[in-house]
Amino acid sequence: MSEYFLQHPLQPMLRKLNYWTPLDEADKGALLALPHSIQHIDAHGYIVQEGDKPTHSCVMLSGYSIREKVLASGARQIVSIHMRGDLVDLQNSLLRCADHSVQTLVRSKVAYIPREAILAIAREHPNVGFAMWYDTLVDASVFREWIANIGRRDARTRMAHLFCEFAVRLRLAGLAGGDYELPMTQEQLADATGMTAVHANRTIRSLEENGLIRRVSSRVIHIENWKELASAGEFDSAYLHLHDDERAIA
Amino acid sequence: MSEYFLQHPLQPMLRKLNYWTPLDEADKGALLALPHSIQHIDAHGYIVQEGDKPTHSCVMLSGYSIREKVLASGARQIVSIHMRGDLVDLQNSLLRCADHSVQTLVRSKVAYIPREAILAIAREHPNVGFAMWYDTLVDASVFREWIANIGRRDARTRMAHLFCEFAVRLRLAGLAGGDYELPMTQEQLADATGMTAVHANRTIRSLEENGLIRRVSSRVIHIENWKELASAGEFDSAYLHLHDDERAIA
DNA sequence: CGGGAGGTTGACAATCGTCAATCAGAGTGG
DNA sequence: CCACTCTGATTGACGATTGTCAACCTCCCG
Repeated sequence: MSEYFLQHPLQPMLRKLNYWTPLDEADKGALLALPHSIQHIDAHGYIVQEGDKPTHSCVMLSGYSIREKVLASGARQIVSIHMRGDLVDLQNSLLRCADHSVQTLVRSKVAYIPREAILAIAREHPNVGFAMWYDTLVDASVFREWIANIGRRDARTRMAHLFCEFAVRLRLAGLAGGDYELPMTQEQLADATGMTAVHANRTIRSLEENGLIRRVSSRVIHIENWKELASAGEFDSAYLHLHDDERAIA
Repeated sequence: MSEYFLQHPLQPMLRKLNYWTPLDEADKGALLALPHSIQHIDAHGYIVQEGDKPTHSCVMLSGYSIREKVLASGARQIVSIHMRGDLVDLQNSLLRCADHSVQTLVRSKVAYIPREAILAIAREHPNVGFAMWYDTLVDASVFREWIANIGRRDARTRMAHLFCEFAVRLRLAGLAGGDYELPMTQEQLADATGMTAVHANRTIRSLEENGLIRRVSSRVIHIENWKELASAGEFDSAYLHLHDDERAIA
């Protein structure tokens, strides 16, 4: 049974929801029995576009994606980054009209689940419903931290903070040890931190020259000195609402 | 019966939840029967403080409050503004550990509802549970807009956008026509838009000198030219997820 | 080998922050 | 009624961070 669970495509989502709030066997069975269609999406493909009226929610099974808003001026702001197990589109599908786009960073595998199936499982399995609600509450907490990050920290601190958040979340998803893949261009990092690509470049180099990080290759970052990086980024993982044992690592 | 509803202190919350998703009579009855204690809090009082482990959720009955984060550097960032009917603290109470503070702007009346009662009504009345979930989804949407606002718009646009959001939300809550009270100091407006108080002052004057707004008194704003203000603020109310008929007004 | 995307760099400009002084208005006590 | 005080608003001079523009470089890939 547990082997079956491990291999089930929706297992990463189950793992995450069960992390937020304990689910019983019936809850887990219902989750894995959710109707879904698995699809591969190329790099830079849209999972949802602003203005869409999506009929399905989407779970990341592999790869990475970002949520972004494009302003009237044409400027782009990335509002969050997502990885395996993330429910990347409860937001848009439940609110009916997408207020932002979700785009893959690399070729990714995703599962689409009908909106009605989400609503039904939330109704019939209150634990699952609460876990999903909890997930959106944590999402909101991360958004708040980003508001503070962008609004009140300078470029260097912002960038260090982003690197820290990504490292902790990757580790939590079981995706990284010391080095980690961060498949974003400097322009995308700039869009996530509210600065220009040129300034992002200077900021990242500054972190590297000070020995906080090392760029192993164009898209792989190694954290040389976690303590200093966390300090430079004023990073406190409280806003991720992890359990106490994982907080110790961060 | 309807008179009773109108006078019930939790009526503003019911109104808002019923706006998000239709509730039946049993749902409404259960909502108004929620155990709660009503309290008056002085201006600048804390409803919750970062780090608290609140046992109650809080609904605004009158007055205004803000959610804020204080960074390691001591800088403050306001992440949202709240008014009558807003569920200002589902976030903190359900996540157990407060990742931000909630502070009143003026003397306010609030209702505290035990966390367990919230969980119970969500479980027993799925419609109510979904409406509250929906409310946090909309909260998250507003956070996303703020990230984009602060990250990618200049000071003048940011401030105009904030004034627009506030005007629309006040009207929706039935609290304002043309003029409206905005009981925030320029320092607080600066903390909400990620700038300094001095720059906020210059930005607001610029909006006033261009005839977009007029300051009737120190805390009352009159929108002289909604169309120009909305345009200056790149304001599109889609992210508030209002019904189509209210969107027309905005 | 050519083309293209993304990274790097420098010079310069604009926005925004800092500091410090002054002003206006509300509340308070004599 | 009048100082007195405090908070918040206003203003100017100056400096720092960040943006803009434009060039060039360096991979990677077909």
